[in-house]
Amino acid sequence: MAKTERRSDALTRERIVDVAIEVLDSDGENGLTFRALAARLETGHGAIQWHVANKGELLKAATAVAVAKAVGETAPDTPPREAIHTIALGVFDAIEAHPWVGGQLARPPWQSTMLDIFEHIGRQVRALGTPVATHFTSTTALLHYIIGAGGQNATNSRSPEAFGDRGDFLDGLAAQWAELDADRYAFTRTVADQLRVHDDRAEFLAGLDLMLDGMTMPR
Amino acid sequence: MAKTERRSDALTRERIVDVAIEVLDSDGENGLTFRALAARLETGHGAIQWHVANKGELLKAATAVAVAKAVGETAPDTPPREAIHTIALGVFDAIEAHPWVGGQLARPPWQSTMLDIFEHIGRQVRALGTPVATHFTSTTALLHYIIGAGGQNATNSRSPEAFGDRGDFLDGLAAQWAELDADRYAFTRTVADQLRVHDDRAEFLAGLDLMLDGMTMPR
DNA sequence: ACCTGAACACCGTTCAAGT
DNA sequence: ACCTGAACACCGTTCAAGT
Repeated sequence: MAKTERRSDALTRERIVDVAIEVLDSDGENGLTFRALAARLETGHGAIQWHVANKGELLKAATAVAVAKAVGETAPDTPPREAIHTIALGVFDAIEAHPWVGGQLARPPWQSTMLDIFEHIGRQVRALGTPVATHFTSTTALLHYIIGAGGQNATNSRSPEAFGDRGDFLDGLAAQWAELDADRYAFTRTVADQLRVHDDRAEFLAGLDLMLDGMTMPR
Repeated sequence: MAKTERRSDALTRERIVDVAIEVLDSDGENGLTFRALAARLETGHGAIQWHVANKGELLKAATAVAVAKAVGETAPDTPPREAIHTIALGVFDAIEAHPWVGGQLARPPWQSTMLDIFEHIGRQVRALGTPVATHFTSTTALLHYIIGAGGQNATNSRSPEAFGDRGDFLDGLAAQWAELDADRYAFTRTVADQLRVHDDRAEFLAGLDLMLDGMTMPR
């Protein structure tokens, strides 16, 4: 299990991935270069590529580490809807903390990370007691929503426009919406106020509950 | 309105964007380079950048053109759920035809393209007769699902693994699922058969209907 | 106004050479 | 086994120079 290390700061695949996550968080996907990584790790870029073959592999490994915590076990007696909330918020928060994760999870080939999330959500879907024939559809739909909403939320909150005070940003955006063309944006204008006061995590859960309601409503 | 053109193949912003869409469709986002574009348009790459300042602007313009058709008007007497299906499938198909669109729509700043989709969906949400206070949440959730599911579906179907016969691909993947560890993937194994026979567009609409059911169920 | 192409400061990836 | 750094074939972007 333990490998012999000459120096405490020996170059390992694990250390490379950890630093890659730091770089991705601070500088984004384009900021992650083998040369930038080499500078932080005080080595040559070729050394890194001995441990990690290419950039795709590096992104995949970083995603797995960043999301791993989100899909931990939930207590066996947790009601299924509540358990789904926990898993979904775990993924949502992981993407919010590491916005580059959103784009990676969607990208094939499906890593084991994605399969783990699918499995955990699916177990709770089954626990809801819905017909077996609907399980695949329901689990897939939930996963699409969770990854999609999480990714879009994270990119929105990191946009240059959103930088600074959140209240100011939403006030400004809501004001823009309220002044849109009355005919062309007849609907959008009416929800400007709801945009102004909304909470991202609460909206995310409310959308999730719409799906859960649809799955469990009496037929 | 009409600008004087010396040659029929004069370099215009519109022509650049059209060719950019062709390149994006065939070679993906990384295949789109100013030099590749210049070769196709038989000009220098600098000429292109006189019309389009940078790559981001080019991607934004290409996305707007590729999605524009999807958000056309629906007949005024169409039942709202049916109208939402039409809009959603339009976006879904546009992303399937142009997979790079998925990543672009999610990226801020929200282009007018995204606002148009929001407006059209919102009008139908209002037509469903649900409480006004829920309109923003419902429309946002639908949009997150549509963009998210569309993007993930498109990247999945374009993955190297999925290249070739779709039946063979799903058979192979379902076989892998069925052979997963019985404890760790207890749920996933049971839906392998549902994965094998699923239809992407039907699944997409089924997921959408879960949300619509949740929005309209009696409380 | 529109186009050209050299120049610059980067990339990812490969690989002969070292230890 | 692990690391180094030169070399290669690219990028996006800038910009002086042309028409």
